[in-house]
Amino acid sequence: MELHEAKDKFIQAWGAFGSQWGINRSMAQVHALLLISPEALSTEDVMEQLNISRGNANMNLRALIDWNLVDRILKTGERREFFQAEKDVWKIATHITRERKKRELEPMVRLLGELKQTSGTTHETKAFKQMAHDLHDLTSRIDAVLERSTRSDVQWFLKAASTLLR
Amino acid sequence: MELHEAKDKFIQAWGAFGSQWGINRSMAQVHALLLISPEALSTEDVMEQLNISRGNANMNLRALIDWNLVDRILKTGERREFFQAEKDVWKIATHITRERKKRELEPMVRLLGELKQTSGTTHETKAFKQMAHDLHDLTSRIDAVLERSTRSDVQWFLKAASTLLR
DNA sequence: TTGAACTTCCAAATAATATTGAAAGATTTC
DNA sequence: GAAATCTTTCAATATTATTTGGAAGTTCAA
Repeated sequence: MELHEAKDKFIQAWGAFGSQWGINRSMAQVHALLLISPEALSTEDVMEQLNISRGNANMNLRALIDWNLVDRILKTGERREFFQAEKDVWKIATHITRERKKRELEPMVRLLGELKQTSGTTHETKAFKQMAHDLHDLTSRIDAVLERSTRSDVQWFLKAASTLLR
Repeated sequence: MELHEAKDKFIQAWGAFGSQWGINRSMAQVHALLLISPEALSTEDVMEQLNISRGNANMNLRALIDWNLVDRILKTGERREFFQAEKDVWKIATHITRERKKRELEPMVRLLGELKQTSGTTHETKAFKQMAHDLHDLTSRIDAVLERSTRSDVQWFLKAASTLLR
């Protein structure tokens, strides 16, 4: 496969993949583009290569910086800002995991913790409390596992273990 | 908190949570409703309780059955079908994981496997191939971990280990 | 075979989300 | 300090996803 075609496929696929996971298509595409660019790109570069507007490019670049997936680069003698993606896939996975854990999982755990204390003793209430309890238990465990496995001081271990278990 | 309020909060939250994860709001809400219903519900029940149309209720019930999260129940002497959610949260998590793995992760692994063989030796091509390779490696590993941890014959072990590690 | 009771399908309507582009805001240079 | 260059904002617009509701399909009992 030729580079041009492969690049395009990758960007499209990453965009589609992202939108299945609640990340908007453009944000995922900008990320894909930066992931495979050996050099940092300017806003203009991103606009051109993906055919998107300035506003869109800007908004998504900022969002990626917010997620710690992209760094702003200042080149000496250049007025413009450049953008470069984190290239270490373990770090990428860690950052995405931690961000989503914080934004989505933690609030859910908190809510379930409250809900499992609902008052009442009817058949219906009991079923509800049981489910809230079980889900709270499950989500807390998942939260704990993710917390441990994304702590930077255990990354080296996971990487190693994963290789050994191959 | 009263049951009515708690139920409502749960359904809304599960719906919002779902839509952040690429599952449409109604499907997640129907699932939430069934999760906390001690008895199996009919299509009419779902329509009424969630204020959604027949078509919508039907479509999402079918989708949930497809995902193995809901079972069709036939009551003797009743013409209608009833629907009941799987209540074991470990099974729920397993079914969701396997389904998404199959639908989303596996195709991505396959694509990356192809892309990492792109031809060329330029600076740009090398960066591309490197990233495709690394991502392929990462996603395959994740796939392997999920495959093992959702095999029904190791569920008992995970459940036990998770309790010990609490 | 008919009709009642359901389920499913699908085109049109609606709602939610993402994108554009022009204008305003910053920052740097001369 | 004002022109040039770049970034950010946001209301309008476009796109995409979801939902509706009526029509067609299915199943079953009599």
